[in-house]
Amino acid sequence: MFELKKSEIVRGKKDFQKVYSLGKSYADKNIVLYVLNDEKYNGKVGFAAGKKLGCAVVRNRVKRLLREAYRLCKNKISGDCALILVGRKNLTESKSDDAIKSLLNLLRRAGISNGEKNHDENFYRAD
RNA sequence: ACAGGCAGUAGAGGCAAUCGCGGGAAAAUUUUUUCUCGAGGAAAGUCCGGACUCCACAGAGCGGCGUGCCGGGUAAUGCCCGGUGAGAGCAAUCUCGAAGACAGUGCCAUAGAAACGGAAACCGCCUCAAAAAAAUUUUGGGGUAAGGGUGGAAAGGUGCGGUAAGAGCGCACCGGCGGUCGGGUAAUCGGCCGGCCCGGCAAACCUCACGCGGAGCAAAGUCGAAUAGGAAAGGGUUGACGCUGCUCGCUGACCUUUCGGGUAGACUGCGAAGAUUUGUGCGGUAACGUACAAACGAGAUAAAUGAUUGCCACAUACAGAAUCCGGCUUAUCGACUGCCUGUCGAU
Repeated sequence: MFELKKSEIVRGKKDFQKVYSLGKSYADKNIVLYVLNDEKYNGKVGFAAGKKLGCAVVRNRVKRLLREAYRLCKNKISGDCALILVGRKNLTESKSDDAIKSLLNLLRRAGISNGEKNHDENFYRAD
C-alpha cells in the first residue's frame, strides 16, 4: 500500500510536457500540483524541483520530501489521473509533516481525494 | 606553558525500532521473499593533463595557440620534488619569478629646459668683456650636470682628492658590462683583469627554445517497431487522371517478396579493474621507481541514502557520483594527531 514502484513514475520529457500543458494546476506555498485526467496515465506521478530552489543537495531533498509525502498519501487518491508535484522555495526549509498537509489540502481542492471527510479531519486534528 | 610554522587524519554524529528506495546474487516464479553492497574531500568549477571512441592523415614548411630561471619525477601536464636568484620574518618557514631590450620596429601621458641622440642650461655656480659704481647691479659671450626644481625614471652610487666652478677628471669600495680562471649536469656562484660604462616597457609587435591534427560518452557500437518514406523483382482486377477525340500502349492507385538507410525506443559503452590504496624491503636528499603481501569493490537514466519515534552527544560546515583517472582552483564547521621554531619557567 505504501510502496512506490519505478513503473509508477512519469518518464520522458514528452509526458511531462503533456501534463504541464493539458493538466490543471493547484498551488499553495509549499507545492504546485498538476493534474491530468487520462486513463492512459492512470496512477502515474512525477516529481520536480527547479533550479531556483538551490544547489543539487537542496533539490534532492525537496524531491525526497515530495516522494515521501506522495507515498504516504497514495491510498487517499481516487480517479484516473496523472500527477506532477513541483516543490516551491518554502519547502526547502520545511519538514515532511508540512509537505503531507499541503499535499492533502491540494488533493481535496482538486477533487480527487478518496478518503472519507472524517478521516481527513481526524488527520488534521491529530496534528 | 604561551605564541607561531609545516604536514596529515576522520566525520550523511552514534545506537535501536517501524515504513520506504537503487544495484547484484539465490530461491520461487511473474512479482514476491531472503542475503548483500550503496556518494565526497572537495563528488563542484570545467581551468590543465591523459586513457578511451570516431573522423582526418605520404613527408616537410608557413601560419595559429600554449608554455617560459635550471635540473629531475611522471602516461602526461601549466602539476609535483630539489636547487638557483630576489624579497619578508629573531627563527621554523613563507612569498614572487615569463628566456631575450648590443636582431629590428614601436611606446614612455601630465609635468619639466630636456625623456634616449652617448641628449639637455629653467633657477643656480664659475669666469671674461662692457656700462654705471662704495658694496654691487645690469647686459652680452663662454664654462659647468655638484646643488635646486619637474617626474615613475634626468644617463652609475658613496667618500677622498682635484678645480675658476665642476665633471670617472683621478683614486678606493660597491653596482653593472666585457674577458678569463675555478666549482656545479645546469640556472648560477666565487677569484682575478680591463676600460670607466647607452634608461624602462616584451601582460607592445617581435626573436629564441619546447609542445600541440580535430571533435567529444548527447563520443561510439549493436538490435530495431508502428507509421512515413526509398530502391529492386514479380503479380496485376476495376475505376480515376494525363499523353490524344477513339483503340493499342505507356504512366499508375493496389498486393507479395527482397534489399539498404535508419527515427522512437532498447541494449552495449558502464565498473572485479586498476597509471587504485595501504604496509614492508631495496634504490633515490625528495617527488617517485621497483619487488612482495594485503585491502578495497556505488553504477542510476525524471536519475537510488529518505520519513517518524526514543536515548546519548549537541558543533554539524561546504555540499550529491553520471565514461574513467592524475592535478590545480574555489567553498568550508568544529575537532584531533605528528614534527619543527621562538620566548619564559623548572631540572
